[in-house]
Amino acid sequence: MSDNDTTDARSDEREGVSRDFVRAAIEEDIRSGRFGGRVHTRFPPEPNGYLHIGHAKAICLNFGVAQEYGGLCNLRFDDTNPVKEETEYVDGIKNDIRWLGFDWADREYFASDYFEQLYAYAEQLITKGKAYVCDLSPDEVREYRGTLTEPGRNSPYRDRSVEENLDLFRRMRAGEFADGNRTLRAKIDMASPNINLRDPIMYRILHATHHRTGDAWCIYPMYDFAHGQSDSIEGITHSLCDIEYEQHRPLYDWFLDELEIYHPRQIEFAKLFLSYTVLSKRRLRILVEQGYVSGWDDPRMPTLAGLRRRGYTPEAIRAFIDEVGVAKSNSIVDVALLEYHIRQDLNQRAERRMAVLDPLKVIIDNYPEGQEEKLEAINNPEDPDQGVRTVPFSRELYIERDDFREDPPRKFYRLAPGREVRLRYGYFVTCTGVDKDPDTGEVVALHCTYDPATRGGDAPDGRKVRGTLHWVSARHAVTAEVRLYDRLFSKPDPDEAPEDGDFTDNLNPNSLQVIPAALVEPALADAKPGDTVQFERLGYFCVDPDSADKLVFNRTIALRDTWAKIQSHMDK
RNA sequence: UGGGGCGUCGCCAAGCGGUAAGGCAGCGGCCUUUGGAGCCGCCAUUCGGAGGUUCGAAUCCUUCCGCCCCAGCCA
Repeated sequence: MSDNDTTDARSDEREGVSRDFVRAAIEEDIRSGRFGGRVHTRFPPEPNGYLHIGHAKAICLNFGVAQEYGGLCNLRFDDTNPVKEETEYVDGIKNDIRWLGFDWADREYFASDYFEQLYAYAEQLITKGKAYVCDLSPDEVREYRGTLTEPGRNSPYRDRSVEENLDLFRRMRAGEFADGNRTLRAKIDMASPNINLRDPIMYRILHATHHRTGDAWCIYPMYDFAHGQSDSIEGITHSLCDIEYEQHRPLYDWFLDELEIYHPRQIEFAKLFLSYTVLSKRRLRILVEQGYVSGWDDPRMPTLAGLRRRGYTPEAIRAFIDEVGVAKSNSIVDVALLEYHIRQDLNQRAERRMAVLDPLKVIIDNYPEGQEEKLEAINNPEDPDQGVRTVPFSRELYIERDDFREDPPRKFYRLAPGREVRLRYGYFVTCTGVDKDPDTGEVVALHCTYDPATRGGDAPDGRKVRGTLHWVSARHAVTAEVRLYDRLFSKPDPDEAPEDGDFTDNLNPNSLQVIPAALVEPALADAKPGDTVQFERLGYFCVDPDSADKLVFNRTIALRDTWAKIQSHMDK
């Protein structure tokens, strides 16, 4: 990746000051030579679902830190639970990480690659008298564990001999026992105030087919017994994880110490939450499976696949993550910050086009019938290198219905009877008449006159107009479907649900609005899926993969709308 | 009323004993052929509360309050 600009800029700004406590800790370790000055991280997703914006934080942190300190970052799939994991997800995850802009080269690993080694570690602990096979049922294990306020009791199987434990564990592996009948447990302390240390389960029996190891195993290591050792095997220096694992760290350290193997450092940071959305896999799955959205890549989803389809760029997401920072406090970041960054990015790169979502016909009465001309329009005022294009103009046009008011309110400076406005890159036009449906009274068309001297949009006499409208030539316009998206939930915290309801009660009923026949300028006729443009005065839109016989645009994000703000102030 | 973590502006977040960075949001103004963008200005006498130590505290001590996490053979 090439854009470490922001990072560099910051460290230049305040020399010697780390960006966050994680980097500060790593820098300290580099200084002290703790890991021989190495930095080696890993991003360890479980392949049981799609990555979302919350994962982007962990990805950017792990890969980012490695880049910044000249280290490496592994991609490791934490696939120790065969009943939840699928190959479909590992492909999706790899695709998303690459899209975000990170590269793990050939450093792609699976915890399942270590099953044999992990098994050997387990026997080692048994031999050392630090692990035992327990025959308690799941219910009994829970009962013996005690509660948050009461200590647990020792399992009656805790003092089996090493020989018996070894024999039983080997038979567990051999498949002699049914699921749930026995477990291998670490012998630590059933009275520990830290429940994770009350003889945690290391292995459980699971007669299930693993997406990679197939039926080779019927016992599988638990997260706590697999993660630290996997880090150790890979030579990881800094194992960065969620704050919830802070209370697992004593266990992480215990296994590594008892095994007397290379010992990485676990550092915990707070994960990211975003307002107006949910990020737990459980809830996202409900949205998908119960049809609230069209799939994991529905443009309203906070998944990387959804954001990508929505038109978010990796650069915007990285800039957002970068700005959110890394700390230890629970935080719900305002989506407005994400929205700010995508606007910021797209404003620089997206070419401008004109499109009318809710067309109102305009007839230029003094413009010769049958005449047409090509007007020059700038592709991107922010970037002259993007050049110009040509937009056809003719006697009949369409403008946005919103841009006309028969009885304009204060501060409305768009079109109204008798008023003159500019058609962007076109002419000044003045509204001279309104055609209405005799029955409904609805405005069906506007009559205007144009000033030929204002071609291109400037008046030689220097007169000014307040409003500039986007438009499209009726005869030349291309029809397209446009999908307008809004926040998926109507509450900043969707989990704040009514008494007897859940987060789905907070779904925003207007999160998707489909406009079947919007009109776009002809330059858009051969736009391809993934192309992003700004529809002038409306927002940023990208071409959806659904585009086949007709164009389909997704609105990534609307432009900031000062007029809407003015209106809401006037309503008060 | 077991343990762990966290509390600095509406939302994030710097700060690490020397007298509250920055971004987003918001509010004014300038500019403008996008009511976009850009530019300028404003926006915490105060750091969850209360005591204490100190010449000096968001930073140290005491105490209280609030929020989050842990009782999966999930990760």
